[in-house]
Amino acid sequence: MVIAESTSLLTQRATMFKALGEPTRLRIFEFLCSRCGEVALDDSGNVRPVLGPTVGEVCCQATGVEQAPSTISFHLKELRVAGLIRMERRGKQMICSVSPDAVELLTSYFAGFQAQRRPDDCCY
Amino acid sequence: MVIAESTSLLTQRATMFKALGEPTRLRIFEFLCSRCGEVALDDSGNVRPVLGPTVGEVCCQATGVEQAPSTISFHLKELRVAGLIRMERRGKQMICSVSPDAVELLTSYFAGFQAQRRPDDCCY
DNA sequence: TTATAATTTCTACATCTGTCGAAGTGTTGG
DNA sequence: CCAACACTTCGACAGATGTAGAAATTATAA
Repeated sequence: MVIAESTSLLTQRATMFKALGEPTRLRIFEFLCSRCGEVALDDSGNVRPVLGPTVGEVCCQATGVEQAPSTISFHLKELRVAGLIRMERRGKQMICSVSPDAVELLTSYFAGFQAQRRPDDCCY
Repeated sequence: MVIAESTSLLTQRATMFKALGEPTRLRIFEFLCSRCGEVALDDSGNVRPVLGPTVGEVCCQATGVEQAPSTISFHLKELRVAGLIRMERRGKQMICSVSPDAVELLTSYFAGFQAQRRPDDCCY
């Protein structure tokens, strides 16, 4: 059913925007984006992609204000449920990274509106 | 001061996302985007840009569920304060339209992340 | 196994948000 | 002027949200 499908897609987008609509979460998201694609030299001197930050690192670095680990965990879950980030266990820690699919979805979402509007001003 | 500036920019973005993070408001925003750039023939048969929808039209068409005018007014204000839409009085009515600047800002925001990530998967 | 570390879940609570009806504001027409 | 119209603001309220500390979970190390 088309209506149901488009409704759920709208809900999905709303969930994403809602997740990004909280300053702490947006800071976390941007922090993860900035850490995405970094490289470093491994023991053999070869270039390797840097592993994403752990929850603890997000906790320390991404939030200007000190916030409790449980609070950061709450926000990370919101971002995860919204499909904006991924998390993967690495021993005792959890590694965080942005979801490329989500970034691509949002990019094309706004690019679509960008394309359909008139070059000059809008509507009047 | 760079920190203060970037903080306020982050807050500005968060406000935008927060505004879009509510299903009714997102529906309104997408409705206004879809009505942006429409043209019609005027009395002389010339092509003219269509005026944006009025608040009443948004109320009737953009929301699947019936919602009180005061509720729609509340949501329109949120979108307006976030800088996502504009409103202009036209006699008794208010004409709504999306803000091209906002759409452009958000487009380039995500396109920036898109550009900086690696073509393959992210972080591991 | 026990202890420790990293993170999550639970619980509680103050604050924020979405909603509507009623009252108020600005505009046009008679 | 007054009445009708389109919309906004106000007041109230149920429900959602962000927060932190305590308890639980998961994984390594001793």
